[in-house]
Amino acid sequence: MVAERRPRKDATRNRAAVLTAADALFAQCQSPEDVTMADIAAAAGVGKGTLFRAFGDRTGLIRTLYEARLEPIRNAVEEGPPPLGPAAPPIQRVPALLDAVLCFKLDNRHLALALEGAGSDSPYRTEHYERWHTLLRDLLNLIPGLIESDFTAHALLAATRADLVEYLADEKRVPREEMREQLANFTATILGTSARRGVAAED
Amino acid sequence: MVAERRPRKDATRNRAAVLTAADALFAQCQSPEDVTMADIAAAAGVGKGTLFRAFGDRTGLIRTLYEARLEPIRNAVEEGPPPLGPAAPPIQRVPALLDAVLCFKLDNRHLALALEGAGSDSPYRTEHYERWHTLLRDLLNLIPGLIESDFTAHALLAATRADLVEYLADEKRVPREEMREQLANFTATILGTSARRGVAAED
DNA sequence: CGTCGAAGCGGACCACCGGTCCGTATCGTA
DNA sequence: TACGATACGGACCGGTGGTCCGCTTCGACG
Repeated sequence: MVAERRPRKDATRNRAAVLTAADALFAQCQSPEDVTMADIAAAAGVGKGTLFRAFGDRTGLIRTLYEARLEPIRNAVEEGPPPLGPAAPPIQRVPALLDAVLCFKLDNRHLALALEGAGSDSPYRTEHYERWHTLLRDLLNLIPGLIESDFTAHALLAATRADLVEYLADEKRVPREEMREQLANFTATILGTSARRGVAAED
Repeated sequence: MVAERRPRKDATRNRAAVLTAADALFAQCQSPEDVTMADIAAAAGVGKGTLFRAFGDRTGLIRTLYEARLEPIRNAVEEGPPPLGPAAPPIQRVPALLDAVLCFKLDNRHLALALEGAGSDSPYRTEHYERWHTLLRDLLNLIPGLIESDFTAHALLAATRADLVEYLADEKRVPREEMREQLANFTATILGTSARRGVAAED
């Protein structure tokens, strides 16, 4: 009945400090695992208790960070201009969407890695995966000639898994643009817009 | 110079006991994380030290188990009859291979999950992933009209990731046969052997 | 079969991590 | 200024992977 009580000033300040510190730490370290909660608390200049009260647990913190970073893209997808936005025809929007996801994972490897490899929780049982998947599936459904959009959507998203992206970028030294093009071609093949075989696909 | 000294009898016996016990425990429990090393040692009737001397660390144990289970399939692929074996034409062998991988992951969810989600170590920097990937890539290269076999091979394998498979099977209740067919159709689309669009693809 | 060095054993022990708890400090309001 | 509610922080806890070392067992050799 009563309105939500506004949080205290120091609480919000600390919350922001923690997010900033955590972001920096994750960006610096190789493996997300060697950033401990204590490290983050120390870097933010707060106690560990504060950390857990603000975000619940480790996963909560990481997810908050992740979704903050994701928000611009989410906006661009939900209400931005084509080819990402809703006005774009599916045949263009699907590749644009996957490209956006890929770029996001490239730019935020550490976070994505931390979230997807967060031990116990499957990356699939998260709200934002559900969102991406549903959107993608619905778009695929609008493209004539495609079947099993549900599984296809999963498979396409699987091609942008954070650890795969990290492996290709860091270990195999695949340049960013090359990777984007490979994913684009892969997507095109599935959508039937591929130029392979040298026949059809034009005019 | 000297030949490798053969391990003592009790050592090999214990090693086997540990593998058996670990296999059983992983099969029983939901999440691989709630099988601890101490649990395994206790179930096998040995001390924890034995466990670590035999396998190095947790990942080593799991990998040993995993590869033991994988061996039949590996054999079938390397020297078995078509469509899995080397005699099969690539256009048939690729789908057969992916189907085999999928079935393996379905049958050994717990192990695959334990290995792929083994925290620090990327599932991509393992020897057996390299094997699967190389084989698949080379096969794709033999199929005319396909480009970027390297990335495509990664993407196809990503569609059989253990956590995705587990999610679809356990959470979404997708029946085994349905999943196999979905993957088969997905593969067919990429290989250009798909029947979608109702045109071509026959005769 | 008895001896004896070495390989193997086991479980107490360690470092460390995520997460909790509660006495204390701070905020915001009257 | 006074005071209740809110938030703070770091000592503390349970539990995990991994180590260590005194003791046991193996098996080769005489």
